[in-house]
Amino acid sequence: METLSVACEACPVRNKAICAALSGPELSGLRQIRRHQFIPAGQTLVWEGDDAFVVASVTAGVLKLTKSLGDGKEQIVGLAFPADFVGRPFHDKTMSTVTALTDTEVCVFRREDFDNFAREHPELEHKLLERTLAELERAREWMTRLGRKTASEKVSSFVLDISERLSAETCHGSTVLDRFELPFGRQQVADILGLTIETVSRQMTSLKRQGLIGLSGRRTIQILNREGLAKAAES
Amino acid sequence: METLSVACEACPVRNKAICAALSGPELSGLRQIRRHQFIPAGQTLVWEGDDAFVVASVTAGVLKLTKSLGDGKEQIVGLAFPADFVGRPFHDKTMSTVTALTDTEVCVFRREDFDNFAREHPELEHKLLERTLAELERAREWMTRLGRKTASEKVSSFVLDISERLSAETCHGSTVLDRFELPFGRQQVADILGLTIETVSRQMTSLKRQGLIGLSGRRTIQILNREGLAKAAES
DNA sequence: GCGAAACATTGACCTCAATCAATTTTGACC
DNA sequence: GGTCAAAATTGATTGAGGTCAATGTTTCGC
Repeated sequence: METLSVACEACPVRNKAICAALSGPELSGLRQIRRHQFIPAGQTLVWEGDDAFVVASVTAGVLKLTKSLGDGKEQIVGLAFPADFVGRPFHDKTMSTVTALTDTEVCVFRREDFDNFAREHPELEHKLLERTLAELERAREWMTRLGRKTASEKVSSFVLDISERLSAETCHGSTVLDRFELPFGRQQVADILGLTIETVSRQMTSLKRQGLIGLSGRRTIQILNREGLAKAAES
Repeated sequence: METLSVACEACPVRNKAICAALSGPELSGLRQIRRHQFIPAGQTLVWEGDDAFVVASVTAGVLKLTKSLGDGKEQIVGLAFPADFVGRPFHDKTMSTVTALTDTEVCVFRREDFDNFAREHPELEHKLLERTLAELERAREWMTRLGRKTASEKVSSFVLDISERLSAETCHGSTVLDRFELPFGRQQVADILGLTIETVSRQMTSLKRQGLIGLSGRRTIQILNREGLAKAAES
């Protein structure tokens, strides 16, 4: 629970996160209720079902949002990259667990403080609304993937999707990276796609054999034929 | 495209929809840009991929939000009941098709008009934000169902879920109905759960044989053992 | 570098749900 | 009530992906 003291002005997501809605005096109001915090990989920020004490804005790293079923199985229901917002304001229960996949830095707020502040700053709420609408859209896209795609289609579309999100993150402008490192292992890919680790592995190998992707090490993927991969992701 | 002229004051969802945030003069401002519209069952309000010209608040009936895959298959990614909001404000593309399942009445706004009005009425945006956050939560719940549940678990949890939403709709307060009529046929249940129509049918029959539910006619379901059904929905 | 543990891949087999193919039921209309 | 088309059910079979088990690879601590 190390608290860092980074100035908002120097924040890597200053212009993308919801706080971009604020300037000058308003920003320092927000700063007074936030706590900049480092979360090491693997550590959990909030637990499913707990009272929702905090919300947060991600400034570095990647987190996963999960829901667990009765048995041991879990489903990843969302990923949070830098500038994304996690937690549910204006509501007292957290319905998913938030865990750092990589070493992560977040701007944490007591939920109550955040709620009060947000109610007084419509511009902030507006940013949050836009972000939430976008996230809802993404969740629905994800639903079609889970509901109607084959294992091979799931893995193909996942590789494309994650390449885009990682590229956006690393701020290479609109350039989409063709070679990147996954911020998670096979089991987590499986939990994202609603598959088993073995099936993910088999499909990855299959895409590699088809010459669509290259694999090196555990977590590095190279897209060799983006168009072909897009085709594999749809039909 | 029949335009009805119902006063907001008499609106059945006056106190639940986003317009509950407004009163008096503000409400009449909103009324000037809305169009109350009847949509017969089966008709589509907006098409996936189209420019998003309209957003709407549902006042009666049920709509589905769908996404279609490359082949004929479609996935239902959301349902909209009275007081729910459909469409994506502040964004110029609609990413899912909205279709009436039953005869429906909606309060339609030109998206641009709505956007402008909302920006000037933080209370309205706040209501919309809360609603969107709730919908996101629901979508994520739905994702776990799609990703990690067996056919039998899917159907059981679906029956429970829909009984709750229909009960809320019919305004029996907190009473959850044990006998209700589905607003859709088997194919649509299949599209919600990411299954085939045959599998849905078999699972329904199975739940009936286990004495958990009763079926009469095509669309009427009676929950005979809610607790047992909840158990079937989880393990 | 070496060894161990965690992670990933591969193979053999099995199961659940999809597919293909008839019936049967339902409800709308005459 | 009888007729018909649409919808739902039921049955037989297939196949994609899960499960179980063994092997291979990477990474990390020493």
